Amino acid sequence: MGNQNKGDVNGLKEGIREFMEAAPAIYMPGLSVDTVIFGFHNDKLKVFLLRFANTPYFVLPGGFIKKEENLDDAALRILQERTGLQDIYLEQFYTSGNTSRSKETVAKEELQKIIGKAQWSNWFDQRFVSVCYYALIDDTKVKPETEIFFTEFKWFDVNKLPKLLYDHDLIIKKALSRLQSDLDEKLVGFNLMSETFTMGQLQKLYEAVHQKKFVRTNFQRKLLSLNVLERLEKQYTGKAHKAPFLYRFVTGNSE
Amino acid sequence: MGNQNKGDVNGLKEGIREFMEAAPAIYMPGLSVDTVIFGFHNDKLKVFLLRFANTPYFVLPGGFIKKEENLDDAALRILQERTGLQDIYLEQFYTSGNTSRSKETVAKEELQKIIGKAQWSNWFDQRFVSVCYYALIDDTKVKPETEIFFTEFKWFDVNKLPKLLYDHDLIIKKALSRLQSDLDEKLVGFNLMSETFTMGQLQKLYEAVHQKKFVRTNFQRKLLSLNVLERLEKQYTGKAHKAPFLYRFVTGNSE
DNA sequence: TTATTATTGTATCAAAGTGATACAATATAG
DNA sequence: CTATATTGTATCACTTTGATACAATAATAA
Repeated sequence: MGNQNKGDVNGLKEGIREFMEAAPAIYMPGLSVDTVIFGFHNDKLKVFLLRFANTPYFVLPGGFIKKEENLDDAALRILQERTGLQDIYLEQFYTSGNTSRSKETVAKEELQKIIGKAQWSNWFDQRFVSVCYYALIDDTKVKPETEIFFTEFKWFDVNKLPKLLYDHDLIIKKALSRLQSDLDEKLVGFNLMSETFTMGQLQKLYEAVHQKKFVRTNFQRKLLSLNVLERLEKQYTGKAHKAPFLYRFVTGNSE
Repeated sequence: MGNQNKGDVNGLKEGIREFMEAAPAIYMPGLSVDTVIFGFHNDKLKVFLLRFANTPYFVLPGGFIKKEENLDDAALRILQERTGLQDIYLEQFYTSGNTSRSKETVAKEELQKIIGKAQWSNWFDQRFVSVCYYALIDDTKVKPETEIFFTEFKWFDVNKLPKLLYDHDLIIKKALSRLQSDLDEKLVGFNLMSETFTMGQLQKLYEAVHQKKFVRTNFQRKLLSLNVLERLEKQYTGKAHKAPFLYRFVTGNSE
């Protein structure tokens, strides 16, 4: 909340100027990637967001697409830069290209404040079309990294989001909606959990994604009937009740 | 199939040169829109394609995005230019951005043949990312238009497609897959039919989209149970059997 | 006028899927 | 050894779905 000290601002300013000079040669003009990174902790579905400079606004992690880089590769690269993870489940779900979104003033004014209006280049001023991906990560393994424009990162409950810049709130809504379908149709939920889990934990995940409760016994029956869960040993937690089985998701369905 | 006469080639050449000179000022660099236009005739699901110059290859109707134009508006504009229709059901479903697709040689060589290698500009040589939409049209109302690069248009059965350039075959596959989901979840099929229709015609549409047969009586039960069909008068076709009812799709669901 | 034919609309039955509830099994605490 | 909390399975009613039967009917042919 407090102001940054002079040194930080100058460092940021220098970094941005450097980036802007190099960008047109390296990146596709007017094209970016935004990623909605989902995680699951404390029985809640979370989204990973970055605070934009000194504002109270947050944005999705994103980046630019290199001139000879596949879209999927760009998304993966940006994610790896942020999370340090290698294998990430990624799904392209939407491309956002309304001109109004580029007219967002808060971000521009803040950037201009940092680097000075005179230095303002065409790069950030141009209209951007953003290809959006969602990512599912087992966030017990993630080590987030900050980047030049955004110095704070934070996980937010998917239905307690902060103020967001551009149309990033809409993008998150669309991402969630797509995740809900994919959870049932492609069983992608396992990417949000650790290798083994109990039926109770799995149910909490489904409830967090679908934003509604399921009847425990019916949920168990349904998921077991899919024949994608391998039952492992029991998990003894020390609690005074029956110990639940652990499960693992099996891919190569042995039919 | 035959060669074009000298006059045509020169006209094309002039048109292309004109376009290439104007394009960088008007359009987003490296960004295009491709549209998969679905129609339904003779009980078959059809896709609208354009023959590329003098080659045996076809491509999806597409175009470029203006510098201050919304993505959806660009898609709609391109569709209206091609079909002459005003109200078109449009759905964005994928953005194609592998670098390999831009390395397609057939199209480039053919273009160079027409306009001359020396005249080759950066515009067509740059890498393109394409935002893909599918469109559903009642093709009894469509009056297709040719355009500068593509002089022949044709409807193709969705599973008897010709050779396609770039990754347009993949894009059509993805479009079909998305249409299949949307047909059930969003009931978009009515955009492919005329205002009124019989249950039999509707079933043919569903069979064409899902590429499988349905049991007539169960199909009827299912669609009537959705409460989105208004039963109108009977349709007397002059055939020696019971006349089927006509139906209309009702939007404002009176609950 | 009446039987015939092709097709449409509805009913029915069995099988599968789903929501709600009951109950037995069991790991630890006292 | 009993109490407690939670887990795993079974069961019942209800809905949905697949398959089949059958009555209704518009035109044709006898």
